[in-house]
Amino acid sequence: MQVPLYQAKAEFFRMLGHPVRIRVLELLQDGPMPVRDLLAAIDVERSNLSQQLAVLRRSGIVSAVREADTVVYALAGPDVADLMRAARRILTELLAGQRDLLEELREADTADGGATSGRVA
Amino acid sequence: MQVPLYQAKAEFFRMLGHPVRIRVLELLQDGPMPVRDLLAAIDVERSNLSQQLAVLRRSGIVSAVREADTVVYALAGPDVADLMRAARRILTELLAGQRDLLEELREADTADGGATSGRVA
DNA sequence: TGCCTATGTGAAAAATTCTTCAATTGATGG
DNA sequence: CCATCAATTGAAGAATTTTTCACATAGGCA
Repeated sequence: MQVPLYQAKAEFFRMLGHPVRIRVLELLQDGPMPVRDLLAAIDVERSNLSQQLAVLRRSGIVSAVREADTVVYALAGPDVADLMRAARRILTELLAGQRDLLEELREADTADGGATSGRVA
Repeated sequence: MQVPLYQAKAEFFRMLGHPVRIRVLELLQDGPMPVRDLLAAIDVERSNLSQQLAVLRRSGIVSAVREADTVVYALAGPDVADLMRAARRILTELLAGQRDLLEELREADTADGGATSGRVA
């Protein structure tokens, strides 16, 4: 095997790159939760949720345990919250940046303001 | 517009989910770098690198400035390092987990050890 | 101007990921 | 054993992303 580290990282981020999977991880930050509740909270087809849960399970970021007639999911480690926080910080910056850019564009009805960081050529 | 936050997050992570893009971000953590150097460091076709740089630029996580006849890229914000660190922490856990599991499987030639967290049904 | 190097772009083909549906497994109660 | 509820699986088609190639653009220099 021996996957280069940067590829493992890429796979890891790709595993996070889906709205439903993000929501699941966020919900699980408040503690373990049965599929039933995830399903109620997320607005996704049952079967689709299962598929996304399978992706999370395969990566090992969550674990699943059967309890009587339901299956309960939980985060496999505590560090996920850190990651989400770091991501939120950057994302906030990026979105703020976009907002600024948008305003510049709006103001730039007259006189032609240059690009801030976007396209290069 | 008004994209739900969890979708913005998913898009953000997806933007990170490519080996070349990861390497670029890692390289840029040591400071700005011209395309030429990225190209020398990464083992990717010139044109493919351009495409991946375009993805990063569009998201706003890097900026590009023309200097004489080369284009120099830089991280747009300082927080990227945090994110990478958080990701590395989790990833380390996950990979360690896989190694453990692998060992269990290897040992389990005799007597059938139960699943640790993997498949559920 | 015309050529050269460095980089970017558009578009088609190839590869991957998502969604959806039917069928399946597991546990529980009759 | 059968019916039922909860959840998962496999597979096909739809949608998205990656890769690649030919061509475009920018700057520097003869």
